[in-house]
Amino acid sequence: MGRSPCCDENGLKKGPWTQEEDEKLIVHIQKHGHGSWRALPKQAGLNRCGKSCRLRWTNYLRPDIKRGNFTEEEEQTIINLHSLLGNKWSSIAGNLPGRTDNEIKNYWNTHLRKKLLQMGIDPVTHRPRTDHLNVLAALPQLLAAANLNSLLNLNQNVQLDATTLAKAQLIHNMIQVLSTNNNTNPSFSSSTMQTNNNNLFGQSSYLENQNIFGQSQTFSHILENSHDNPLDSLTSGPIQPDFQDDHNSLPLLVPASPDEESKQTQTMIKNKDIAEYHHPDHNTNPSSSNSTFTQDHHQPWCDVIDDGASDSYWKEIIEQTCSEPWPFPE
DNA sequence: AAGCTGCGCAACCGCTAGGTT
DNA sequence: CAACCTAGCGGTTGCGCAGCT
Repeated sequence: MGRSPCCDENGLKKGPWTQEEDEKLIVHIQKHGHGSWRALPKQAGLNRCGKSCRLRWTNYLRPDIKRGNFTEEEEQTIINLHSLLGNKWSSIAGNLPGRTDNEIKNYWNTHLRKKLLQMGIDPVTHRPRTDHLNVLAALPQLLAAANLNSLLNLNQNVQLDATTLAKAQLIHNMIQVLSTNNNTNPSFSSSTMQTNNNNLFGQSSYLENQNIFGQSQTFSHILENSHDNPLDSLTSGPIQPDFQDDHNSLPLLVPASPDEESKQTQTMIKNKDIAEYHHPDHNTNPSSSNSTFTQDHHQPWCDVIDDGASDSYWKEIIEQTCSEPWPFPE
Protein backbone atom coordinates (compact mmCIF):
# COMPACT_ATOMS: atom_id res chain seq x y z
CA MET A 1 0.00 0.00 0.00
CA GLY A 2 1.54 3.28 -1.02
CA ARG A 3 1.30 6.34 1.04
CA SER A 4 -0.33 9.42 -0.31
CA PRO A 5 2.21 12.22 -0.57
CA CYS A 6 -0.44 14.86 -0.93
CA CYS A 7 -0.05 16.82 2.31
CA ASP A 8 3.70 16.50 2.33
CA GLU A 9 4.04 18.55 -0.77
CA ASN A 10 5.57 21.91 -0.12
CA GLY A 11 3.84 25.12 -0.86
CA LEU A 12 0.35 23.91 -0.08
CA LYS A 13 -1.61 25.93 2.39
CA LYS A 14 -2.56 24.43 5.74
CA GLY A 15 -4.65 25.60 8.62
CA PRO A 16 -8.02 27.29 8.80
CA TRP A 17 -9.95 27.85 5.62
CA THR A 18 -10.82 31.35 4.48
CA GLN A 19 -14.25 32.29 3.22
CA GLU A 20 -12.77 32.74 -0.26
CA GLU A 21 -11.40 29.22 -0.26
CA ASP A 22 -14.70 27.86 0.96
CA GLU A 23 -16.54 29.62 -1.84
CA LYS A 24 -14.13 28.32 -4.45
CA LEU A 25 -14.57 24.78 -3.19
CA ILE A 26 -18.35 25.02 -3.02
CA VAL A 27 -18.66 26.54 -6.48
CA HIS A 28 -16.37 23.94 -7.99
CA ILE A 29 -18.13 20.99 -6.42
CA GLN A 30 -21.55 22.36 -7.28
CA LYS A 31 -20.48 22.70 -10.90
CA HIS A 32 -18.38 19.59 -11.40
CA GLY A 33 -18.79 17.39 -8.39
CA HIS A 34 -15.69 16.50 -6.43
CA GLY A 35 -14.48 13.85 -8.88
CA SER A 36 -10.93 13.06 -7.95
CA TRP A 37 -10.06 14.82 -4.74
CA ARG A 38 -6.43 14.77 -5.71
CA ALA A 39 -7.09 16.70 -8.88
CA LEU A 40 -9.72 18.98 -7.43
CA PRO A 41 -7.56 21.67 -5.81
CA LYS A 42 -5.83 22.52 -9.07
CA GLN A 43 -9.10 22.56 -10.99
CA ALA A 44 -10.75 24.70 -8.36
CA GLY A 45 -7.81 27.05 -8.09
CA LEU A 46 -7.08 26.13 -4.51
CA ASN A 47 -3.62 25.93 -3.01
CA ARG A 48 -4.60 22.99 -0.82
CA CYS A 49 -4.11 19.29 -0.94
CA GLY A 50 -7.00 17.11 -2.01
CA LYS A 51 -7.24 15.58 1.38
CA SER A 52 -7.71 18.93 3.00
CA CYS A 53 -10.42 19.79 0.45
CA ARG A 54 -12.23 16.54 1.05
CA LEU A 55 -12.19 17.05 4.82
CA ARG A 56 -13.36 20.62 4.52
CA TRP A 57 -16.20 19.57 2.28
CA THR A 58 -17.33 16.48 4.20
CA ASN A 59 -16.99 18.00 7.63
CA TYR A 60 -18.11 21.55 7.07
CA LEU A 61 -19.29 22.68 3.66
CA ARG A 62 -21.55 19.83 2.58
CA PRO A 63 -25.05 21.27 2.19
CA ASP A 64 -26.76 18.46 4.10
CA ILE A 65 -24.79 18.99 7.26
CA LYS A 66 -26.92 19.64 10.28
CA ARG A 67 -25.63 22.40 12.51
CA GLY A 68 -26.34 23.09 16.13
CA ASN A 69 -26.51 21.14 19.32
CA PHE A 70 -27.12 17.45 19.42
CA THR A 71 -30.60 16.45 20.49
CA GLU A 72 -31.32 14.02 23.32
CA GLU A 73 -32.33 11.49 20.72
CA GLU A 74 -29.08 11.90 18.83
CA GLU A 75 -27.11 11.56 22.04
CA GLN A 76 -28.86 8.35 22.88
CA THR A 77 -28.27 7.01 19.41
CA ILE A 78 -24.59 7.78 19.63
CA ILE A 79 -24.28 6.14 23.01
CA ASN A 80 -26.17 3.07 21.92
CA LEU A 81 -24.24 2.72 18.70
CA HIS A 82 -20.96 3.32 20.45
CA SER A 83 -21.71 0.49 22.83
CA LEU A 84 -22.23 -1.70 19.79
CA LEU A 85 -19.57 -0.43 17.43
CA GLY A 86 -16.94 1.21 19.56
CA ASN A 87 -15.05 4.10 17.99
CA LYS A 88 -16.43 3.44 14.52
CA TRP A 89 -17.33 7.08 14.06
CA SER A 90 -18.15 6.85 10.40
CA SER A 91 -20.52 3.96 11.02
CA ILE A 92 -22.16 5.86 13.83
CA ALA A 93 -22.39 8.94 11.63
CA GLY A 94 -24.12 6.84 9.01
CA ASN A 95 -27.02 6.47 11.40
CA LEU A 96 -27.22 10.15 12.17
CA PRO A 97 -28.28 12.07 9.05
CA GLY A 98 -26.54 15.39 8.74
CA ARG A 99 -23.87 14.62 11.30
CA THR A 100 -20.26 13.96 10.39
CA ASP A 101 -17.97 11.41 11.92
CA ASN A 102 -15.64 14.18 13.01
CA GLU A 103 -18.43 16.03 14.73
CA ILE A 104 -19.64 12.92 16.49
CA LYS A 105 -16.13 12.02 17.53
CA ASN A 106 -15.59 15.49 18.97
CA TYR A 107 -18.94 15.45 20.71
CA TRP A 108 -18.21 12.09 22.19
CA ASN A 109 -14.82 13.13 23.48
CA THR A 110 -15.96 16.45 24.90
CA HIS A 111 -19.45 15.68 26.17
CA LEU A 112 -20.73 12.15 26.12
CA ARG A 113 -17.63 10.54 27.48
CA LYS A 114 -17.72 12.80 30.51
CA LYS A 115 -21.43 12.33 30.87
CA LEU A 116 -21.05 8.58 31.06
CA LEU A 117 -18.19 8.90 33.49
CA GLN A 118 -20.34 11.08 35.70
CA MET A 119 -23.00 8.43 35.58
CA GLY A 120 -20.46 5.90 36.71
CA ILE A 121 -20.30 4.16 33.37
CA ASP A 122 -17.08 3.26 31.69
CA PRO A 123 -17.24 4.97 28.27
CA VAL A 124 -15.10 2.25 26.75
CA THR A 125 -16.90 -0.83 27.95
CA HIS A 126 -20.27 0.82 28.59
CA ARG A 127 -20.46 -1.02 31.83
CA PRO A 128 -20.52 0.29 35.36
CA ARG A 129 -17.15 1.49 36.42
CA THR A 130 -15.36 -0.85 38.76
CA ASP A 131 -13.56 1.72 40.85
CA HIS A 132 -15.88 3.97 42.77
CA LEU A 133 -18.93 1.92 42.10
CA ASN A 134 -17.45 -0.82 44.19
CA VAL A 135 -18.38 1.42 47.05
CA LEU A 136 -21.98 1.32 45.95
CA ALA A 137 -21.72 -2.38 45.41
CA ALA A 138 -20.78 -2.73 49.02
CA LEU A 139 -23.65 -0.65 50.34
CA PRO A 140 -26.13 -3.49 50.74
CA GLN A 141 -23.63 -5.50 52.69
CA LEU A 142 -22.76 -2.51 54.78
CA LEU A 143 -26.40 -1.90 55.47
CA ALA A 144 -26.95 -5.51 56.30
CA ALA A 145 -24.11 -5.26 58.70
CA ALA A 146 -25.73 -2.22 60.20
CA ASN A 147 -28.93 -4.18 60.66
CA LEU A 148 -27.04 -6.89 62.41
CA ASN A 149 -25.40 -4.33 64.54
CA SER A 150 -28.70 -2.93 65.62
CA LEU A 151 -30.05 -6.39 66.26
CA LEU A 152 -27.09 -7.16 68.38
CA ASN A 153 -27.59 -3.96 70.29
CA LEU A 154 -31.29 -4.31 70.90
CA ASN A 155 -30.97 -2.88 74.35
CA GLN A 156 -29.34 0.21 73.03
CA ASN A 157 -31.24 3.04 71.54
CA VAL A 158 -29.29 3.39 68.30
CA GLN A 159 -29.12 7.04 67.51
CA LEU A 160 -27.31 8.35 64.45
CA ASP A 161 -26.07 11.86 64.63
CA ALA A 162 -26.89 14.53 62.07
CA THR A 163 -23.63 14.05 60.21
CA THR A 164 -24.24 10.39 59.71
CA LEU A 165 -27.79 10.96 58.61
CA ALA A 166 -26.70 13.68 56.20
CA LYS A 167 -24.12 11.40 54.65
CA ALA A 168 -26.61 8.61 54.40
CA GLN A 169 -29.06 11.01 52.79
CA LEU A 170 -26.57 12.13 50.20
CA ILE A 171 -25.63 8.56 49.36
CA HIS A 172 -29.31 7.88 48.98
CA ASN A 173 -29.58 10.87 46.67
CA MET A 174 -26.57 9.70 44.74
CA ILE A 175 -28.22 6.36 44.16
CA GLN A 176 -31.38 8.13 43.12
CA VAL A 177 -29.41 9.98 40.48
CA LEU A 178 -28.01 6.75 39.18
CA SER A 179 -31.31 4.98 39.32
CA THR A 180 -33.05 7.90 37.66
CA ASN A 181 -30.59 7.69 34.82
CA ASN A 182 -31.30 4.02 34.68
CA ASN A 183 -35.05 4.41 34.68
CA THR A 184 -35.64 7.58 32.75
CA ASN A 185 -32.88 7.83 30.21
CA PRO A 186 -34.24 6.07 27.16
CA SER A 187 -30.76 5.05 26.20
CA PHE A 188 -30.94 2.62 29.06
CA SER A 189 -34.46 1.53 28.52
CA SER A 190 -35.39 -1.93 27.45
CA SER A 191 -37.14 -0.67 24.36
CA THR A 192 -34.23 1.21 22.92
CA MET A 193 -31.75 -1.40 23.92
CA GLN A 194 -33.62 -4.32 22.50
CA THR A 195 -31.29 -4.58 19.58
CA ASN A 196 -28.41 -3.96 21.84
CA ASN A 197 -28.51 -6.78 24.29
CA ASN A 198 -25.15 -8.04 23.23
CA ASN A 199 -22.48 -5.52 22.58
CA LEU A 200 -19.05 -6.08 21.14
CA PHE A 201 -17.97 -7.60 24.38
CA GLY A 202 -20.69 -10.17 24.35
CA GLN A 203 -22.19 -8.66 27.41
CA SER A 204 -25.45 -7.08 28.19
CA SER A 205 -25.28 -3.35 28.07
CA TYR A 206 -25.76 -0.83 30.80
CA LEU A 207 -27.77 -1.05 33.86
CA GLU A 208 -30.85 -2.73 32.61
CA ASN A 209 -29.53 -6.22 32.94
CA GLN A 210 -27.05 -5.70 35.66
CA ASN A 211 -27.82 -2.97 38.08
CA ILE A 212 -25.17 -0.66 39.33
CA PHE A 213 -24.78 -2.70 42.45
CA GLY A 214 -23.94 -5.76 40.45
CA GLN A 215 -26.53 -7.70 42.34
CA SER A 216 -30.22 -7.96 42.85
CA GLN A 217 -30.44 -6.31 46.24
CA THR A 218 -30.96 -2.61 46.12
CA PHE A 219 -30.44 0.17 48.52
CA SER A 220 -34.07 1.00 49.04
CA HIS A 221 -35.00 -2.63 49.17
CA ILE A 222 -32.66 -3.13 52.02
CA LEU A 223 -33.80 0.02 53.72
CA GLU A 224 -37.38 -1.12 53.45
CA ASN A 225 -36.45 -4.27 55.24
CA SER A 226 -34.53 -2.45 57.87
CA HIS A 227 -37.45 -2.19 60.22
CA ASP A 228 -35.42 -1.44 63.29
CA ASN A 229 -32.86 0.72 61.66
CA PRO A 230 -32.95 4.49 62.04
CA LEU A 231 -31.97 4.77 58.40
CA ASP A 232 -35.54 3.72 57.64
CA SER A 233 -36.44 7.37 57.82
CA LEU A 234 -34.37 8.06 54.73
CA THR A 235 -36.81 6.17 52.54
CA SER A 236 -39.54 8.67 53.21
CA GLY A 237 -38.03 11.41 51.08
CA PRO A 238 -40.01 13.20 48.43
CA ILE A 239 -38.65 11.09 45.60
CA GLN A 240 -38.90 7.37 45.85
CA PRO A 241 -36.86 5.57 43.25
CA ASP A 242 -38.50 2.49 41.97
CA PHE A 243 -36.00 -0.22 42.53
CA GLN A 244 -38.63 -2.87 42.78
CA ASP A 245 -38.54 -3.79 39.15
CA ASP A 246 -36.26 -6.58 40.04
CA HIS A 247 -35.49 -8.81 37.10
CA ASN A 248 -32.27 -9.90 38.54
CA SER A 249 -31.94 -13.23 40.10
CA LEU A 250 -28.60 -13.19 41.73
CA PRO A 251 -28.35 -14.70 45.17
CA LEU A 252 -29.59 -12.56 47.98
CA LEU A 253 -26.77 -11.27 50.03
CA VAL A 254 -29.00 -9.93 52.73
CA PRO A 255 -32.30 -11.31 53.91
CA ALA A 256 -35.35 -10.21 52.04
CA SER A 257 -37.66 -10.55 54.97
CA PRO A 258 -37.34 -9.95 58.69
CA ASP A 259 -37.77 -13.65 59.34
CA GLU A 260 -34.99 -14.60 57.04
CA GLU A 261 -32.95 -11.81 58.49
CA SER A 262 -33.48 -13.16 61.94
CA LYS A 263 -32.57 -16.68 60.86
CA GLN A 264 -29.47 -15.51 59.13
CA THR A 265 -28.48 -13.47 62.10
CA GLN A 266 -28.93 -16.40 64.41
CA THR A 267 -26.90 -18.59 62.10
CA MET A 268 -24.14 -16.07 62.04
CA ILE A 269 -24.18 -15.80 65.78
CA LYS A 270 -24.15 -19.55 66.07
CA ASN A 271 -21.17 -19.66 63.79
CA LYS A 272 -19.45 -17.12 65.94
CA ASP A 273 -19.25 -14.80 62.96
CA ILE A 274 -19.97 -12.16 65.46
CA ALA A 275 -16.35 -12.28 66.43
CA GLU A 276 -15.38 -11.34 62.92
CA TYR A 277 -18.16 -8.83 62.73
CA HIS A 278 -16.53 -6.86 65.49
CA HIS A 279 -13.03 -7.50 64.23
CA PRO A 280 -10.94 -4.47 65.13
CA ASP A 281 -8.92 -4.65 61.94
CA HIS A 282 -11.85 -4.26 59.65
CA ASN A 283 -11.08 -2.63 56.38
CA THR A 284 -12.33 0.92 56.33
CA ASN A 285 -11.63 1.50 52.67
CA PRO A 286 -14.88 0.89 50.85
CA SER A 287 -13.09 0.60 47.53
CA SER A 288 -11.65 -2.68 48.62
CA SER A 289 -15.10 -4.18 48.50
CA ASN A 290 -16.17 -6.76 46.07
CA SER A 291 -19.48 -8.39 45.39
CA THR A 292 -19.00 -11.25 47.77
CA PHE A 293 -19.99 -11.10 51.36
CA THR A 294 -16.72 -11.35 53.15
CA GLN A 295 -15.81 -10.37 56.59
CA ASP A 296 -14.47 -7.12 55.23
CA HIS A 297 -18.04 -6.04 54.82
CA HIS A 298 -19.10 -6.80 58.32
CA GLN A 299 -18.10 -3.35 59.33
CA PRO A 300 -21.14 -1.49 60.56
CA TRP A 301 -22.61 0.87 58.06
CA CYS A 302 -22.72 3.78 60.43
CA ASP A 303 -19.03 3.32 61.17
CA VAL A 304 -18.18 3.49 57.53
CA ILE A 305 -20.11 6.61 56.71
CA ASP A 306 -19.05 8.21 59.93
CA ASP A 307 -15.40 7.77 59.22
CA GLY A 308 -14.08 11.29 59.06
CA ALA A 309 -10.85 10.17 57.47
CA SER A 310 -12.73 9.00 54.43
CA ASP A 311 -14.35 12.35 53.72
CA SER A 312 -12.10 13.09 50.78
CA TYR A 313 -12.94 9.74 49.31
CA TRP A 314 -16.66 10.37 49.61
CA LYS A 315 -16.16 13.83 48.19
CA GLU A 316 -14.55 12.38 45.10
CA ILE A 317 -17.32 9.88 44.54
CA ILE A 318 -20.08 12.35 45.15
CA GLU A 319 -18.60 15.08 43.02
CA GLN A 320 -18.47 12.68 40.13
CA THR A 321 -21.96 11.50 40.71
CA CYS A 322 -23.99 14.49 41.78
CA SER A 323 -23.99 18.07 40.78
CA GLU A 324 -24.44 19.33 44.31
CA PRO A 325 -21.37 21.00 45.76
CA TRP A 326 -19.47 19.57 48.68
CA PRO A 327 -19.71 19.85 51.57
CA PHE A 328 -23.24 18.74 52.08
CA PRO A 329 -25.09 20.13 55.04
CA GLU A 330 -24.38 18.26 58.19
C1' DA B 1 -6.32 44.63 32.90
C1' DA B 2 -3.37 40.88 32.26
C1' DG B 3 -2.16 36.26 32.62
C1' DC B 4 -3.56 31.55 33.15
C1' DT B 5 -6.25 27.52 32.37
C1' DG B 6 -9.54 24.50 30.41
C1' DC B 7 -12.64 23.49 26.78
C1' DG B 8 -14.53 22.86 22.16
C1' DC B 9 -13.81 22.26 17.58
C1' DA B 10 -11.68 22.44 13.00
C1' DA B 11 -8.03 20.62 10.79
C1' DC B 12 -4.09 17.72 10.31
C1' DC B 13 -1.51 13.29 10.51
C1' DG B 14 -0.69 8.59 9.88
C1' DC B 15 -2.50 4.46 8.63
C1' DT B 16 -5.21 1.01 5.96
C1' DA B 17 -8.49 -1.02 2.60
C1' DG B 18 -9.57 -1.38 -1.83
C1' DG B 19 -9.10 -0.19 -6.60
C1' DT B 20 -6.05 0.43 -10.66
C1' DT B 21 -2.08 -0.11 -13.54
C1' DC C 1 1.14 -10.29 -8.64
C1' DA C 2 3.43 -6.37 -7.07
C1' DA C 3 3.56 -1.54 -7.02
C1' DC C 4 1.09 2.38 -6.88
C1' DC C 5 -2.88 5.50 -6.05
C1' DT C 6 -6.91 7.20 -3.77
C1' DA C 7 -10.43 7.67 -0.41
C1' DG C 8 -11.64 7.13 4.00
C1' DC C 9 -11.03 6.42 8.92
C1' DG C 10 -9.61 7.27 13.69
C1' DG C 11 -6.32 9.58 16.66
C1' DT C 12 -4.15 13.77 17.71
C1' DT C 13 -3.00 18.60 17.60
C1' DG C 14 -3.37 23.39 17.96
C1' DC C 15 -6.00 27.57 17.81
C1' DG C 16 -9.51 30.59 19.56
C1' DC C 17 -12.49 31.63 23.11
C1' DA C 18 -14.50 31.98 27.70
C1' DG C 19 -14.09 31.91 32.46
C1' DC C 20 -11.31 32.45 36.40
C1' DT C 21 -7.68 34.41 39.39
